[in-house]
Amino acid sequence: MGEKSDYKSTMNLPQTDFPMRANLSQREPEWLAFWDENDIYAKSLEVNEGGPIFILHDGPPYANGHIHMGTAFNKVFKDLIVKYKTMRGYWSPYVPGWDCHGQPIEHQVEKNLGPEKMQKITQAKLRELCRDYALKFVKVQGDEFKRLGVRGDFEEPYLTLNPAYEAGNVKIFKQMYDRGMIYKGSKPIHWCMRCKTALAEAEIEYGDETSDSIYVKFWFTDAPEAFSNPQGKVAILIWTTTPWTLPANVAVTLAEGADYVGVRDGDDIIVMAEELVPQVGAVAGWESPQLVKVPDGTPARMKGSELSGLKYAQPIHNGVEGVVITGEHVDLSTGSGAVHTAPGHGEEDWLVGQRFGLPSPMPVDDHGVFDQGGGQFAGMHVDDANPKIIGFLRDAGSLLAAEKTSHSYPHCWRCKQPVIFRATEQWFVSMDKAADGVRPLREGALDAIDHVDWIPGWSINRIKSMVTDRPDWCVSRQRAWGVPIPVFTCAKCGETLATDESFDAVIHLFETEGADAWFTKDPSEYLPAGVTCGRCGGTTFIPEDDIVDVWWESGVSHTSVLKARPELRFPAEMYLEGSDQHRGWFQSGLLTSVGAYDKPPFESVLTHGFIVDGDGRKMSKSLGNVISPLDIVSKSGADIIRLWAASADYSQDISVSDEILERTSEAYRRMRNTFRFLLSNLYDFDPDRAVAWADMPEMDRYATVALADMVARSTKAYDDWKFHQVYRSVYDYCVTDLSSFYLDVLKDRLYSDAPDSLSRRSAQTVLAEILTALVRIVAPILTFTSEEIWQFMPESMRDGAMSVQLAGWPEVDVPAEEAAALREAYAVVLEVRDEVMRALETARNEKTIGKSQEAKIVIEAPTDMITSLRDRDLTTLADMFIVSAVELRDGDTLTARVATADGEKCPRCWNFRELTETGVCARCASVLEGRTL
RNA sequence: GGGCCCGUAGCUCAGUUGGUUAGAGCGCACGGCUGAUAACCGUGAGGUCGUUGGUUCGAAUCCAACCGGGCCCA
Repeated sequence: MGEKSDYKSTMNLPQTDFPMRANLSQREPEWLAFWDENDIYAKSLEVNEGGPIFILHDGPPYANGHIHMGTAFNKVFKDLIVKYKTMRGYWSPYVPGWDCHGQPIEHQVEKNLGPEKMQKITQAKLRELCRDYALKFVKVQGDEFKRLGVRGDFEEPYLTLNPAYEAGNVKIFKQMYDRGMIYKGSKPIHWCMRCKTALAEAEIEYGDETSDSIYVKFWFTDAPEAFSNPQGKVAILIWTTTPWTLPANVAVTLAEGADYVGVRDGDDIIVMAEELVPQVGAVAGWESPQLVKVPDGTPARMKGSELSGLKYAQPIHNGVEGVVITGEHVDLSTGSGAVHTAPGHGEEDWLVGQRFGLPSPMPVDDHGVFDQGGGQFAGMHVDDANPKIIGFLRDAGSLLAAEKTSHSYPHCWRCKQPVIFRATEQWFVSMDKAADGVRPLREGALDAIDHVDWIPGWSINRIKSMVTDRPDWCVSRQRAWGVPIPVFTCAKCGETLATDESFDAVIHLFETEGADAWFTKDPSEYLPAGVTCGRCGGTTFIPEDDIVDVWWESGVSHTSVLKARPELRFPAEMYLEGSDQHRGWFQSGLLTSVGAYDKPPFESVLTHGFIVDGDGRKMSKSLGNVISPLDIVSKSGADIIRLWAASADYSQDISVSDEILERTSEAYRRMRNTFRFLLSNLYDFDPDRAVAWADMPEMDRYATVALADMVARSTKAYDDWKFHQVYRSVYDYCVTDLSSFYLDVLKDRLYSDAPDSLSRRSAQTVLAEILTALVRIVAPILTFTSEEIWQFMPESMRDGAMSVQLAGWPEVDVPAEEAAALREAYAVVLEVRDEVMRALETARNEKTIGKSQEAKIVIEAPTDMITSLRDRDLTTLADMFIVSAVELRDGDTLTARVATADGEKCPRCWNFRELTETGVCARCASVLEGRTL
């Protein structure tokens, strides 16, 4: 305990209780409680009352299961933007929402119940269970989002199952119905004949099934010229594994560009794709297929497009004709290259049928039994009809070949039986038809797209091509858990009842009692008295069984939320979701908004990529590469997730891996330590004693310029939605500008100069400015840590803000001309400094010196450099290089030479100086003297 | 199979209208300090810019094909 420790006590060493180790997972909940107790969300609005408005409208996640990296990233991202906008002075409310209806919840509830209870349950009871299930996960996810630091109205989120929300669906339906955009049509869906129910894609299990595989000749009624055959008949050959769909056949689809040839079969000619002749020949038992030839001996060929429009005799129904068409879905690897097309029994068939305006006969009832449309097979179950139809074709001479084939086929998840595709009545939103004087939806939507800011820019291509190409929107679903299609059918004549007064009655019903009432009340209880059927005058009405597509439901949030809540408004400034939502919510919001109001619901749409693992692969249980945000929170803390989210370029896929998170944590610690250093050197700083710009040493002015530059860079990056550049800018600033240069150099002044000296106060003035600016810049990202820093800051530096979230945005003003000169001069100084560092390193390796203060540097440099250096005095240069002395000489190239320092090591400040008789250097002597006075 | 997008050091990112030996920070290796200390400072080694062709005096940058990956369709 000699002199050494005595001197130590005379120095201004850093002091702070701000912990070096963050211990985020334990401490973050304390800040959550702090924000909660002080209602910071409400205050974040109050503080900007009357200011500009920025509404980021939350897209509702599905209320099922826990959050994952994708939802965590999305919510953190939104929170970051809302908090930034708030700090910039915007009124920026955030109302989180949840998508509560739909098949996955219903499916899960049904599985939990089991088949027996499911049999007995009423629809009303089932809906109640679904509601409980959804609400449970709203709570779970809400807590998880809050734990990530997300700020918003979690007390009153919007839920698609709220009565007022449900009524919004009807408002839009009414509007679009009135404008002639909604119609009733039919479309094939998966149907289980045993359960007598429609099935969603997620309720289908694929498994191998053995089916009949038959090649059938469809006889042309007007033969193609290249294959004209006076001796016999001409047929187009089709292949199918579902003979029972032949009664519903209306067309044969060919590949437009493929070559079709005629094969002689006895007196007849069979037309098929040229490249499939060998395969078909093998099945049909042709030893060497004889092709129809042209005079020069080559096979006669016709393109699919040339055969298009020809007619053939429908194979089952006498006297009916089918037509040849072309489509992209024709597969030339199996079959005959000619696809039997029954729009009532297949999705692709239906789509191509729509395009060619074909009818969609569907002669099969709920039980899978043919009705009159099945012709001679009427009354027969489709399974029984299969062999009969094959026999019929054989007898008619139309069957070329029949065998059995095993292939992957869809099955019902409940009864495990094979399902069929079957067209049923559905409700559609028309993309291209509307009432007189109303702009068709596709046209209006495409126009609206051009008036929205899509970020990143390429995403406009994506949404545009999707809206351009999409078919009509089928909005009905055959499920229980959702909002009903709000129309009625006349019990007497089957006419649809959908009038303004019926819609208004439903809107009122939903608003007051919720959509559940649809299933428990009789229409006579809520429809206005005197409503009659427009066609037959009937007075009894049956409510529609189907519910609306959940995409419709979430889509109408612009009405049920933006228009309905007083703190929000329509349109929103921004929608922000993953790139899958071009097909989902962005589009359903756009279509329902343009359909009802001729306006998009958003001014800008920001899209981010998907979360993938370190190798760029999607996360999946089977790959075993899933990382849970909840694990990161409990291991490292939410601020690590937030920093990771900010550091990635979201315009492409975003990787997470242990290594990436480890790097992120290191960066976090680095920034945290920078803040700790700033705080610890301001323990005795009084802002009233701050030093004015003109009185500051030059280096402090330069440091202020560097701060101003960082603030400008970061602010621009925020405004450009480039958060990874904010991260970069802040991080590089902490490491390069501060830690390795300014702060390192400042230590001598801060620790050794007199506490209240101008030089020390000047340094502290800059440190305080850095601290108060930097903490605000990182606040939207490191929401917990910035709050912790804020609370450790002396009251006098907090500008009266109880939370950093309410502290506004930093402004650092520097005189432009002087700043430019300083940037230029310090570019040279720093370049020389690099050279000095290399020289010091060499000396260190030679054991000439240890710490840099033991060295004296002789710098040789070309004229322009040396001039710039000479504008600073030598002790300032020595300070900046952290050496004891600097000498400058003119030379050709930049070199730095190291010599051992003159003088002795001052026992107080450890610099090498001439020591005074007090045993310390002159500076320290005067400081010590000052202290005793 | 189609539409949109991505592929620069182990990691995260820069690379302006094509123009000298492709940059930064982290990590790593080595060293210093011991008054930011489970910190801090310094030096250094890492890249056939996914591959292959092409355009050009010149390509990470423009074009084509291919490979790998993602989202959405089929």
